[in-house]
Amino acid sequence: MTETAVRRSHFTGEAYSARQNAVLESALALLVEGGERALTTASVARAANCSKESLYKWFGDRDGLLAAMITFQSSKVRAEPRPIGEAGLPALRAQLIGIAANLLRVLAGEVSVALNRLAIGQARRDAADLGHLVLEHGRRPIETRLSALLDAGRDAGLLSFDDTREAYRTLYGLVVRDMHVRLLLGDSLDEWSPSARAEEAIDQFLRLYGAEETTGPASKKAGAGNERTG
Amino acid sequence: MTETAVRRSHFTGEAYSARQNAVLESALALLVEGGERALTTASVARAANCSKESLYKWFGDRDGLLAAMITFQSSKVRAEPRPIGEAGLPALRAQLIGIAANLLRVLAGEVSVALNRLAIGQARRDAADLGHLVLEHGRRPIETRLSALLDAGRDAGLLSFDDTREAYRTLYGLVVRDMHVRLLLGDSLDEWSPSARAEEAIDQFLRLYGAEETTGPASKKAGAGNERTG
DNA sequence: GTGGAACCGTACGGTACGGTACGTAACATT
DNA sequence: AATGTTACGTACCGTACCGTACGGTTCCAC
Repeated sequence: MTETAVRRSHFTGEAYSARQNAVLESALALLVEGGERALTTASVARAANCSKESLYKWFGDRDGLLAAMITFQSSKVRAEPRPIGEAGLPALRAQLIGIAANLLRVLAGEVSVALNRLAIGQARRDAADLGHLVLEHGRRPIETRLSALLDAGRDAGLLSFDDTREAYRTLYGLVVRDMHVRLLLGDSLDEWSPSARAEEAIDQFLRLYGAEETTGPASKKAGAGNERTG
Repeated sequence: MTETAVRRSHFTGEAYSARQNAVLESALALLVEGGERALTTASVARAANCSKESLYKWFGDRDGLLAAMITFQSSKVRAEPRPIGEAGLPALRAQLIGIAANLLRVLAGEVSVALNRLAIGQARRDAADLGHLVLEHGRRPIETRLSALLDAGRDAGLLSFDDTREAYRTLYGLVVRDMHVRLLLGDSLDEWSPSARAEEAIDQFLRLYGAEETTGPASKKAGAGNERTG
């Protein structure tokens, strides 16, 4: 019963009606506030001022509602037209920093954390429908965008790597580190600057993957991370 | 009611009896197989051939059982006496690679993944008892061990950094990347070599944080990642 | 105005689970 | 042997939730 609901809302990529969007918004707020346990059909109906019957009519199932919440949220985060930057290492660096900071802000967002917790908590050893949905709608867009940028940098002679996917993953690791899992586990990151973190990470990445001639940003010391940015 | 049980089993760090260990082992197997939903008190009692009354007598609560599972698993993973290595960059590199590979193997383990899923799924916006327990028993030991090694490397003039925690986090990011979250979300990492990944990550780390005189392992290209490791 | 469709609010059935109680068997202690 | 302890197995209770059904209301078409 789970598979059908998830698959249906996955393939029918059409957006939902305004009323349904409002219901999904209420459900997201409820999830952020109280976690999965607070996301009962009754509570969603009460919070959204709709009937349970409508919920089942629109989303088919509780799992269908969860899947709809994921796709709905990802559809909100999308957009952001890629500004095809002018060439040059500074421009590339600035674009990478921008995307990295954006990635950090998205990952640290309350709704994103709540949805990732939901998908992870629901995942089993064999099948993890919501997990795959999160990976596909949440991660893949950023990966394609970053990979395209990396390829462009390589084509321009600014970066040097063989496997784009490997380079992307290293970049991701340098930017995100263990922040995501810590957030998911409930660790609070008090005062923390995504843009500063993105800048440091991108500079480290450029030191690793920058073309030999233009070897990253001067000879900045590696351990120059400011204490207040932690 | 949750807090008391968790806190009790958290502070009384003593190990459990052999029978209780067997019960916890059964519970872990059950969790690995079917996720949190399969971890009902009745199913645990049935799988472990014990009574529900004994469960509640030993662990106080269902949450107490969950907390006990985490501490029990971490107590198993511990051990591994640190071999205080001889000095020199190759020795440091080898030790770092060993710890990194061990970290990867632990994180990718079925039980670890299941417990992290459990703690993350249970985490709420405000309080995440199990999450903190996982962070404290699972992550902190590795962090202290790695940090001590990094400090030793700096004292020996092999590494260069100001903030040990920052260096550790960068190392962690280079080693783990997004592997952990992907695993938690249900992505399957088919054929994947922890030791190879650890070696690449440590070499990248040494290129970033190695002292200037001995700048890491030769001038190995950064993009040398093998395709099949993805 | 009238019929119908969509939807809200609530109530209901069925089920599953957490937690407790009770009877009984095995084992240790004296 | 008598007795107390521990723990197993099962039965039981209360509750919470999913999914459905039903009456009432609003809105639109004609």
